[in-house]
Amino acid sequence: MARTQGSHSDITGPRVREAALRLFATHGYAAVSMRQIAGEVGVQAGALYNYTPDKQSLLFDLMKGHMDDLLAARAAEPGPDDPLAALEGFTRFHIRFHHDRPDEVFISYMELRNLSPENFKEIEGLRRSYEDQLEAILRRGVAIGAFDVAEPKIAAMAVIAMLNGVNTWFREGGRLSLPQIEQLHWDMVRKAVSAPEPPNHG
Amino acid sequence: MARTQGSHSDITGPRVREAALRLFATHGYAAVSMRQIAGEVGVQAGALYNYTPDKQSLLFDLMKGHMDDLLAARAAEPGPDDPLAALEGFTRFHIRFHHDRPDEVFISYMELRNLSPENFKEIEGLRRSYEDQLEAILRRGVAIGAFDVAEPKIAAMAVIAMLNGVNTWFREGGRLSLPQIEQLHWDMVRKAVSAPEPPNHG
DNA sequence: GTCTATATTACGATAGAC
DNA sequence: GTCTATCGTAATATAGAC
Repeated sequence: MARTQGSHSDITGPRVREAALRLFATHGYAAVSMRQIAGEVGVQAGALYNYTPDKQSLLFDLMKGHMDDLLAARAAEPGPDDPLAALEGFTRFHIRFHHDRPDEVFISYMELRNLSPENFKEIEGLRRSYEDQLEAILRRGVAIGAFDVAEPKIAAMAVIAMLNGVNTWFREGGRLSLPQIEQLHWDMVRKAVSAPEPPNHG
Repeated sequence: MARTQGSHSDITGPRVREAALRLFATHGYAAVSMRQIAGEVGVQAGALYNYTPDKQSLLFDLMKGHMDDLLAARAAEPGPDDPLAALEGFTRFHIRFHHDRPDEVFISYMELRNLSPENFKEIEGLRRSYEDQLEAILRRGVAIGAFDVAEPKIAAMAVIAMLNGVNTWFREGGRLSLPQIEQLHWDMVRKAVSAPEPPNHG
């Protein structure tokens, strides 16, 4: 039953992270004060330091958690041998995963410059390893002649940039549903990297 | 010859804007103080208020100037009747124009949330009118059967997102030159929106 | 684990001398 | 047009009571 008065570490900790996530995403890391975060949680500012050594760690932990989630979810996806099927899987996974966590996605690319140099290096490494997975798919497709891509690294960054765009404007309840957006983007990605069909000799 | 001592309005004003631009782009609007800007210019903080009523106006003026430059430069470009040529022109213009002013581009999409509501509305309107130009090109191409695009508005946002990606990673002196990047992106854009070639009947 | 209180520093903006 | 000085406020972080 009831715990010792004022002992809430098991629920306050997550609430601090949630409040920081939402406030950082809305106003930006630099514009949010520890007092604001504390106010959202319902404690005084000093109490936050039971859960984080400082504001910087709060930001880093959110971004690190997001990147870890991304790579773990990606690793749990099926990885078809066929490069075209693999590219479709990557495209649809990327759109869905990022759509499901707009705040985490937003701070993870908007607040990179507010990370300390060491923290930046770590996040950047994780982001890079995600990009490399797409590049590898493209290289496999080029190798078997399914894709026509002169520079797989450039194409990987271009595809990810295009897919990231969805998060900046898509809102539930609009004219098009997320599955429709997903299909439209897969059509564009597929065409952008595919080799032309061999001409019909009819 | 020499002007009155301390009278530098004709050079200090632009220097304030330049310092603010670079500092906002590097550290973010919220993380930059008026004292920092003044330090870069070589004056005391109070002197800045001879050139801007407040910090917010400094940000807005930079973004407004950038959007005006963008639309003016775009208006000065040739506008071919052929949709494919028009799309190529837009693609190459976009990459070059944005490459030439990385700081302006960076703050113009990173600092949108730090604009006051009225200022945001104005900048958003200008950005929208730029996007509309690409959408119009796509619609014309669809009308004559040159493009296969189910949703021109979605495609326009996707293309711009892809092209904007270049600014986040391209640095002079790397393995590929900007003209090469431009060509690679034009190849992808063209393929992503183009109707398939009619089959050869040989 | 949370509180109150505070140390220390910095912020945006203004006033008035020169 | 720029300076020094300052007003009023708020920042991060810590100390010590409970």
